[in-house]
Formats: sequence, C-alpha cells, structure tokens
Amino acid sequence: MDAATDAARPKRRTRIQTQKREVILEAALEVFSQHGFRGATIDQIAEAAGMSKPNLLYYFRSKEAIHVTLMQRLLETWLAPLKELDDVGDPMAELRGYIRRKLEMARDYPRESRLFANEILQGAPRIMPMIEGELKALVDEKASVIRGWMAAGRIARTDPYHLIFSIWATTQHYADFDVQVRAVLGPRRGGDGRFEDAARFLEQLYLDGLKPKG
Amino acid sequence: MDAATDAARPKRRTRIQTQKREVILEAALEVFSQHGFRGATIDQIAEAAGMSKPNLLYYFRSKEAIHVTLMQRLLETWLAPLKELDDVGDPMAELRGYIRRKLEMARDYPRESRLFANEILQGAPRIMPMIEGELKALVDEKASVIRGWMAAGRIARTDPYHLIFSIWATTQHYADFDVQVRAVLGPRRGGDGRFEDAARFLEQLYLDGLKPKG
DNA sequence: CGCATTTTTGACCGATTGGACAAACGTTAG
DNA sequence: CTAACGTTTGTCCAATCGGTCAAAAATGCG
Repeated sequence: MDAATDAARPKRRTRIQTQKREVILEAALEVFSQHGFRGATIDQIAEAAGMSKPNLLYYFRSKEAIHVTLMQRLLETWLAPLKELDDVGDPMAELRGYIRRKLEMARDYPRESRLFANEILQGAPRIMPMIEGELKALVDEKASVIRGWMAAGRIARTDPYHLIFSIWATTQHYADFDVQVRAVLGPRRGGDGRFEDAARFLEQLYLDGLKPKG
Repeated sequence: MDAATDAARPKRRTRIQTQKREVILEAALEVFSQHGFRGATIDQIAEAAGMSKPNLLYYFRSKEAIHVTLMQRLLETWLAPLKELDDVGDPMAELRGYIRRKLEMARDYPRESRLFANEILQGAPRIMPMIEGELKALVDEKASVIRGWMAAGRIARTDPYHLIFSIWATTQHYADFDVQVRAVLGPRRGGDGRFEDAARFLEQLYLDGLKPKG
C-alpha cells in the first residue's frame, strides 16, 4: 500500500530506460485520461506504447507507479500558469492573462485536464498529499497577492480563493466537459472558434459582470 | 451492445419490484458516483442495497441497465433549475436565482453531480443521445430567452451559451472538485460556510465583475 | 571475439469481474 | 391443500485483470 515512488532517489537510468519510460508515460496519459485509473488496463497502455505488458512492467513496477509518476509531472505543468501571476503587474491584466493561459491549456492539453479531473472526482486517492502540499501552498500565496490588490483598491473586494476556483472551473470546463460543450453548441458554433468565444465571454464577465451598461 | 432500455415499454411491476428497484438505484448512485462506472462492481451495489448479486440481477438485467436508468432519472433533476429560468421575470434576478439553485444542488446532491461529471468526462458513452436531445434543446431555448434580454438591453450583450456554461462550471465545481476545494480552503474556511462564501462571490462576479468601483 | 548486463517475450498465476442457472423459498388465489 | 407465480440464493463459469518468472534475445564492452 506504500506509494510507489519511482522518482524517490535518483536511480541510474540507461538511455533506453529514459526513452521508454517517456513513451510509456505518453501512452498512459492517453489511456488514463480516456478511461480513468480503474478503467484503464496495463495491456491498453502497453499496446499504445508499442510494447508487451511484461516489457512495460520492466520499466514501471505497477500500474499505480505509472499513474503516480504521471501525476507528479502533471502537477508542475498544471500549476505553471498560476505561478506566473505577478504581484507587481497590473491586477486586471494579470488576471486576464491568467485566464487566457488556463484557457489555452484547456485547449492544448485536454488530456492532462481530464486526467486531473478524474483523479479529483474519485476523491484524489493518489494525489491528496500534493493537493494539500504544493497546490495549497501556491494558492495561499497567490490568494494573498490578490488580497493585496483588493486592499489597495485596485480590484473589487471579494473572496480571492473563490475567485481562483471560478477561474479553474470556467476554463477547465472546456477540456473536461468538451463533449457536452460541443454537443450543445452544435457543429456550427462548436467548431474551432469556441475557445475564442469563451475567451471573449470570460474577459467580459470578469471585467464588468452582466449588468447592462448605463 | 444495444442500449438496455428497461423503461422502454411500461412493463407490469409488482409492488416489491418497484420498491427494490428504487433501493438498488439509490445504492447504485452511491457506488457509481464514488468509483465511476467501470470502477464500480455489481457486488458493491448489491451490498449497499442489502441484497445478493443474483438477486440484484433479477431486478436489473445488467450493470449497464442500472446505469442507464439512473442517468435517465438524473437528467430530469439535473435540468430542473434551468427549466425554471423565466422569460418574464427580471433578468438579473432570474440569473441570480438560477445560480443559487445550481449551487444548492451542488451542496445537496453532490453524488448526482459527480455521477454526471464522470459520465461526461469519459466522453458520455452512455448518455450522448440525451445530451444531444433533451439537454441541447433546453439550452437552445433558454439561450434564446437570454438573447432576448440582451437585445432589450436588460443585461449586457454577450454569448448566452458560454454564460450558461460558466454557471454550470462554477457551481458544479463545488460538488465535483469538493475534496480539492476543502483541501485548499483548509479546515477553517473550508467548513460549512464555503457554499455561502461561494454564493456571495458568484453574485458579485456575475453582477459587476472585478473592476474596482470608481 | 566472449562475457556480462540489459531488454524483451511467452507462458503462467491467482484474484476479481459480470453474469447465468437451477434449485429453493415465499406468497397468494382458488 | 396445492398449483402458480414471484423472489432469493448458492454455485458456477468464462473473461479479464494486475503481476510474476524464467528463459531468450539484444546490447554494451573489454
């Protein structure tokens, strides 16, 4: 039951090991993000990686080890946009930039978003420590930055945590609920332009809300 | 591979059948929402329903039949808040009411929200027809209502579809990503008050956005 | 080359899964 | 009582799962 920590100490790795582990992780991202952890099978991942199951298990101890390694790498990518939120920049421009970056990630890395969503939905059984650790620490830090902006009267006073949640929710929605979004918008409005439409809408929402001008 | 349509034609049902099917569906909601479709086992559902596996399979043909029946019922509950959005009411009050109702559903029926999210995440393999049918039709109708409000200058002009998406995303987030929300907020801010905090934040966001008063 | 190490594979295993089935049990109407 | 029908269960099965293992194949190296 102990967490399979393949990256615990820096093991010596041959060139082939490094390569193949990369191939496996890419294949696992594809499979896990489509079927979830329990829904995915080692055979599927092995096939997607172009190797036999025992061969795959030569590079990773277990299915869980693959998943843990994948989630660790993912979290870095995942937190990057928030890390860029800069204390000294213009508040509204910083927030707009953050929303734009998150929306771009939903567009360009939907598999990563779904993998993450799947894990959280199941109660984060394998990554809770990372949530309570790195992720919470970063959010606390940035919430504090945002609170500073509010105290200085540079943006409206509100709850910075729920502000961050709302940005996560609205942007990741376009990756996690993609099939629903496309089905509802239909072929015309649901085509390539939907991310631009979303960006325009969110910009207006976070800027002025919905109250009519006047 | 044909959809198990237990409710296709109105089969005769004894009192016991009606009762037990209800018990099974409640148990299935609990189990499916926690582990997803593939992660859940018939044994788990049977145990949660207080009966043996063969007994459960006497009332439902298969695991998939349970899931389909569950999703059909769920969709009704799920669309109810949007159905209440009233053309003739005050636009901002109507939208605020809709957000409130959706947030209450996230608070009071998180299992239903997670079950739905899980299904969409996997690509909606079992409920795509309902998404493209009932759900899309209702959204189209209400988007048209909202567009009417915009044309009349009663709320700001923007994309009504993405407005609805953003309300879904921000409210359901508190059910689907609950463990993350609670972990980030910590025991103090993540307690019972988090839904009221969220309601206050969202009300302000949808009303005025984040621009400082000036 | 020859030897050691790394990589790959086929065969196999125990556990779990969704589901089938017939027999047993309970209930009710005649 | 008893025949008919609805309900429940124990047992079983084939398929699939994650993972092991020993042996073969490939590779690196002096």
